[in-house]
Amino acid sequence: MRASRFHLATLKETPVDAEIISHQLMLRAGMIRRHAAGIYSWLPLGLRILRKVEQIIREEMDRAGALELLMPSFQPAELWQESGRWDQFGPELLRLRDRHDRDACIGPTHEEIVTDIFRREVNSYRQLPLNFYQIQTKFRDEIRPRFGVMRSREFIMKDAYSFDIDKDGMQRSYDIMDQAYINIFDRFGLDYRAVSADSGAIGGSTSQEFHVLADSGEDAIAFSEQGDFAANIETVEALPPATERSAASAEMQTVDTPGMYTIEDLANGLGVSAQQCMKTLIVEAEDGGLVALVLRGDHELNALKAERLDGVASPLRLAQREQITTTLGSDIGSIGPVGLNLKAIVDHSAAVVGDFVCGANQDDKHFINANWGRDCDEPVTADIRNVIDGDPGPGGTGQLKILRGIEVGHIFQLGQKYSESMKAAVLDENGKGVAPFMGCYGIGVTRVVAAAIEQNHDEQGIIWPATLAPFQLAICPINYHKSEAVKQATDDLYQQCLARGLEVLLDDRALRPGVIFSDMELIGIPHRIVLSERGITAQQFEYKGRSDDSAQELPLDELIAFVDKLYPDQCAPG
RNA sequence: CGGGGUGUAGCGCAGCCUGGUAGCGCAACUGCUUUGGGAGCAGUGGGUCGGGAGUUCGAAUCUCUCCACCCCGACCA
Repeated sequence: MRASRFHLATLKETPVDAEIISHQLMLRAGMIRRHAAGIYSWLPLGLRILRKVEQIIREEMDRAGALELLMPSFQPAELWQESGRWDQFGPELLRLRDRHDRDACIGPTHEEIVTDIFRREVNSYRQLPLNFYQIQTKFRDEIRPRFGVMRSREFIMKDAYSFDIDKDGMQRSYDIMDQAYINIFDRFGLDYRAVSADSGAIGGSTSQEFHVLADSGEDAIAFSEQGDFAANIETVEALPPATERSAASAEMQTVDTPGMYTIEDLANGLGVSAQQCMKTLIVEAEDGGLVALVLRGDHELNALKAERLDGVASPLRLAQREQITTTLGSDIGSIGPVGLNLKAIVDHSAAVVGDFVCGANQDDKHFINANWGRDCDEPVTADIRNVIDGDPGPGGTGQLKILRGIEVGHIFQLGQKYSESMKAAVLDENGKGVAPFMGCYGIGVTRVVAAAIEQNHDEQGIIWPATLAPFQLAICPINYHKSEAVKQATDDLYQQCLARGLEVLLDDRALRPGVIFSDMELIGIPHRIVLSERGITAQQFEYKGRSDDSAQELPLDELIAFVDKLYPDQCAPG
């Protein structure tokens, strides 16, 4: 590709509303453009990368025996009513009506459609196992789309659905997909982890997420430093502390704490540690009332654990501020378990703190030296917090380490949830109708692109892993339009690259070298060759890998051999 | 949906408080010079100042009202 004929749309300045680095670089490199909240076009450069991701996925899915098909975005409501999800799904499901007033939605996922296909097409256990997949546009009307393509409303997903006659078969299909995912993520060249996870709204039991590790990731993953345990933090049990509660050493006192509303304010204001403070969160109860959840100040609430507790509304909802002030008589920021007129559930580790600081249920006042059992009832305890760095691993052995990740893949065992509700049965060997066991397997294709950048960039721009790069090699002539020698050498190299099937970008724009270099670095092409009058005279060319510290000068007559070595598989002689 | 904020040229911004009909840098276009790390000079084009209403002789500026977008608020690929 000649740069002069390509739409290189790089931006020198960073658009202000791009928050994270991948979003900024995607805009600056001219990969994507935004039309509305969470709605993006992929420009030619971005699309090349997207296609690389898709192609790797496609090859590995095919290799794993899955069959590609294509399902519609527009989906009739009837199918969703059959599965029961028309009512279950929240406003994330974009619903609409056609001109005949028929209800429909834009598909956020395709269990209903694929199950409908299956029940029409497949009748016998002999046709199983079966795995259908597609790479297709999804729409989820997110409350708050952000981070560009990382969390957009319209996005591309690879979704696969397996069908088996029994549980063992489902497990086998799941294991095959697990391996296929490992192959896929290996080929992306990204640092990732497979972790066990909660299965969320899709339903089902066993489930595993694939996370690309990046500090900016929205998810926290807990690893065991010994052994191979890895799980999304939301699923990891926080073991009750082995230590006894520390004894009370002083009488409880009320102190004035004007303007101190957060644990941080309180800890700084009173000169105590966050561990010594109680964080009291008020959430909605199942019966419409309120429940208090009490945590140690340095811990965070785990919503999944909390919403499973008896009496707590599921999904978890924090109480409205108004309801708190009218029910409790004090504002958020001054609530505490002592003298609280509500059912309270206390985290195990909060229950062993003695002489703690907590809200006095009176605006701008807190208690110090409060103690469980003395100043209030013995606590009802439960595990309601997220684990933190250094917590004991599962079974109490080893320590947990927390890393941040971007969820780019998720595999589930669905069981018979959809096959039963939608009456998709096949005949087994006894001629009896059986609802097949399903699995579903997703990869956020567009998100993979953003995650790859999030993990691989520097001050100059993107550093693509070789398998995802939009071009494999950049040829940067200096004075292409002025020097006949440079033009000759460049065109010759370009033709040789094309003959080898290399994806090469020849920057033949009449620009100054600095501009060319900056652009090539910004868009992240892995290899760069510079040809100049000076070099040709000295019978040399210059090479620099995208993440190399400096360039090297090499003999010009070895140029083609050198290029062949960059991508040996593609350029093998013969 | 709640809280906070922002809308002025493709991008980044100033002007607004103290009304007088729009400016800077980058980008784009033309010409000349320049050519190994985002060049210089000269010139050109581009904005109903988010929309609407109001106040006023006069509104980017003041008021009201819509709209869009961004950030924070536990949600997924």
